[in-house]
Amino acid sequence: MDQPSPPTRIQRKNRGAILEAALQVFAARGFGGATVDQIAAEAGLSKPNLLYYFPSKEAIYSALVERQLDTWLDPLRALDADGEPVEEILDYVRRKLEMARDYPRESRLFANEILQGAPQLGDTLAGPLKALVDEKCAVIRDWSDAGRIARLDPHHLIFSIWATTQHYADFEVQVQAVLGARSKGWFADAEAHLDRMFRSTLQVGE
Amino acid sequence: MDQPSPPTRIQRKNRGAILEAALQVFAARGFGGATVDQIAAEAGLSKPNLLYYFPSKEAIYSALVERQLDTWLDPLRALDADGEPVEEILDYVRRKLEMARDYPRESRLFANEILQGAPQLGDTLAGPLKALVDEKCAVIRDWSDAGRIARLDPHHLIFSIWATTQHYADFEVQVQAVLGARSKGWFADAEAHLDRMFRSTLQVGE
DNA sequence: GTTTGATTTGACCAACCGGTCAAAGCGACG
DNA sequence: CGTCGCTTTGACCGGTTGGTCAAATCAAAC
Repeated sequence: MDQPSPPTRIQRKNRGAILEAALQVFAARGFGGATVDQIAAEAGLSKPNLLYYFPSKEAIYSALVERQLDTWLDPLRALDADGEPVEEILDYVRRKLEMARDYPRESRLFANEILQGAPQLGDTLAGPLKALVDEKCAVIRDWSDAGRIARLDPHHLIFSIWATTQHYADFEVQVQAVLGARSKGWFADAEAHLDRMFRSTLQVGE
Repeated sequence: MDQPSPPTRIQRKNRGAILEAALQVFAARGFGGATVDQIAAEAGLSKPNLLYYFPSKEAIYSALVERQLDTWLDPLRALDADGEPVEEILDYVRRKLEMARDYPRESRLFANEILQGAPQLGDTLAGPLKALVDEKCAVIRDWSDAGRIARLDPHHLIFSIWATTQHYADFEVQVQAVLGARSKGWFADAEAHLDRMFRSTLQVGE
């Protein structure tokens, strides 16, 4: 019917630049603390020009958050019920930690959104997110029941994985402040620590 | 010399009400997203009246953050080098989890501050906070060297404890969304899970 | 090179922001 | 009662905010 006409080259470029700039600003200042002018400046556009591509500040934020949700969930989707239980979960930990290292702004954007009560993707949390988590929790429970990993609460295990990995992105300044000079190499140490911790947690007891 | 005269009863009451209201608003919206009017309304005061007790929005925020820093660090201070290693650390986990349950707004206030790069207490992180953490890490390392707990990286162990416990306060809406109906009793399950996880992590191997 | 639609901009707006101030209200104490 | 200092407030200020709009510019197709 009303195909809204395909985006031109310039449209794609500018929309991309705006989302990139908005990610930078929103992640650093939060929604309330960010201004349209800052985003426009970061994107190299004038404010009215930016508002030619997105109808409002909230629309930019919304598009950004929605777009990143899949990326955020991909590592969990990759958890394979047919794989080797311990390695599957440890791989998940590693992928999440890599995301914290490689995409800290995306992680902080999410952290900000959730911290403020998830005004944008509140429904998405209780819907698709919960569905995916429950599905993977069932897999973990099966592994647990089969005696292939220790008996534990799958939901809280996933919470622990989310928390420990994202911590390095969301609270990066604290991590750097505490580790001091040798903060450059935190990733390898964190990876080793989390691998040990979750491995011993998953190990079937006695 | 210039004793600034003791605060009256009304001063104490209103300053307290303002800090309480500011905690509510700052924790929910962040510094940038909060407005003085919101805080004043929450405290039951007019805006000029509020600014009669605090010189600026930043001063309120500053007072609030500084005041809560000690509370935040108390559980770590209580870690006793002369106690039984595993139980000392698990007690620490439990105290932090209780704080997440009983003082979620304080936790979110901190999370917001750190997320945005710790503009207020950046120096405090690299100073007193790092000093305390390093001190306790030395204790943990000694326990480790003595073979009383497993060999692990003390700093990253503490990061994991912070992350997993505060997660329940900072990302409460996500936890509730994922757990769904039975989210009321998350505390007991979380406590059991974290106890199991950190216990097996600390256990001396083979 | 002209036309046509997509793009960009300067000027502008109402609402809101943090903060000020003079004046009014209030309560304790003589 | 009166008064004196603490408390409260309405009116107001300059600056910034998100957003609009008409006009100017640009680019591509003819």
